[in-house]
Amino acid sequence: MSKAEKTKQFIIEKTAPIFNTKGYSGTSINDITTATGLTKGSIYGNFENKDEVAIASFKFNVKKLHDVLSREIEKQRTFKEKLLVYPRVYAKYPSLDVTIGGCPILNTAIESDDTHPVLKKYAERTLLYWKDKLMYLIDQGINAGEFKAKSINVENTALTIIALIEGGMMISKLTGSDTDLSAIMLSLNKIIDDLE
Amino acid sequence: MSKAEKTKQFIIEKTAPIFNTKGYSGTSINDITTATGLTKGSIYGNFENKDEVAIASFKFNVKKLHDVLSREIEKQRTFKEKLLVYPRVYAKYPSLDVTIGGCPILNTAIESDDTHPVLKKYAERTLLYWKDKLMYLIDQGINAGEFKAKSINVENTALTIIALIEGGMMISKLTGSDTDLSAIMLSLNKIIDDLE
DNA sequence: ACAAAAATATACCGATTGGTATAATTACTA
DNA sequence: TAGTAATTATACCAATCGGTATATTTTTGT
Repeated sequence: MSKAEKTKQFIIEKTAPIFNTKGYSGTSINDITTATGLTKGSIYGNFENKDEVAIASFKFNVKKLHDVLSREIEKQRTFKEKLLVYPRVYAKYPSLDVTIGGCPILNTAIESDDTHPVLKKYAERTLLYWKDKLMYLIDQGINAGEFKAKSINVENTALTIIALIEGGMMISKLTGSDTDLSAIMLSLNKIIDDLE
Repeated sequence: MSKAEKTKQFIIEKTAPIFNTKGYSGTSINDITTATGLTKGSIYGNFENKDEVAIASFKFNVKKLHDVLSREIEKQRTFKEKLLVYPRVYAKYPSLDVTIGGCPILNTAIESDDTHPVLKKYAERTLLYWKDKLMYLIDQGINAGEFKAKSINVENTALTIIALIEGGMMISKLTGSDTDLSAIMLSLNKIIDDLE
């Protein structure tokens, strides 16, 4: 890894939490320089513009979250246990300090959907990837005979799981109550249980 | 209504959709003047500062949404029917043009939770008001003998309903698919059905 | 209709925005 | 180790930010 690539990575690590808390238009280049201790010249020497830093930061935050989840999912043997990783991990999200500032998909989606088509596209792609992964787990669970509930709508279930998690994240961040999120994750548990 | 109060209302009407789409830090005073056709002097003659316009806009958006919902809820006779208003109304939210830019609570919550404590407080208050209303409807439904499911956790159910709606709003705005939202509202229907 | 008061427009303020040209420095390779 | 290339720092740019003082216009009550 060359020096430039190292500082590039350093900039992303320091900047990613800022974009995730203050948002795209709320984060200034000055925020980036003070967080890294570098100067504008160094930032613009490694990135084309603010957009590129924001995109790299978004990817960094998503990867961090993805790593935690997929590592935990791999540990589980049954597909039901794999699905149950989501409510378990997200219930303790606030104390997990994976991505400071909440869910990057949610944050980026809300800010960019009417204003920043490029960031929106990245958020949308990540969401679709997540949905596909959930549908895969449900499908595999059905194939394995774990889920027997008649007339399971796989896509519908995947979307519902995501909606519950993201809605729960919003509520708990707004009220400052971790128990709100745990309560909602209890409902998610029930939905997964009902697949049997 | 005095002239000043009229223009004040006019400013809010024209500005509320902008704040709901571009967000607080994404909306400039210049956006407000061009949307209203007025000048800075007129804006600052009617409002103390940008914050006041944002707060008034938020209240306006919430009231508009609240009016649509409560008018529909009043029409229903049973408490189950009253609860079912939520999935029905939100399923066609995109074509409803109540609040352009999506749910004001969601938008304001996500942007302000780490950056703007005043706006955050307004969003939080609105959310708690909504939760209380849902809990009231569920409690009344239990008292009326409509909901008999054993061990209904009222607060938990109310939070789950909100999470599903808000998460669904985020997803459908991001993917641009109205059917995603309808699908999730189907799950909400089921949750309300299961209260029986 | 007129005078006082209120509302709106104009012109400006310093600070900050994203971005760039260039100089100084550091890292890499021969 | 010397020289070149890549990286970082400095100094600046025009544009825009939220906000204000003041002049002008328009309401409003008599």
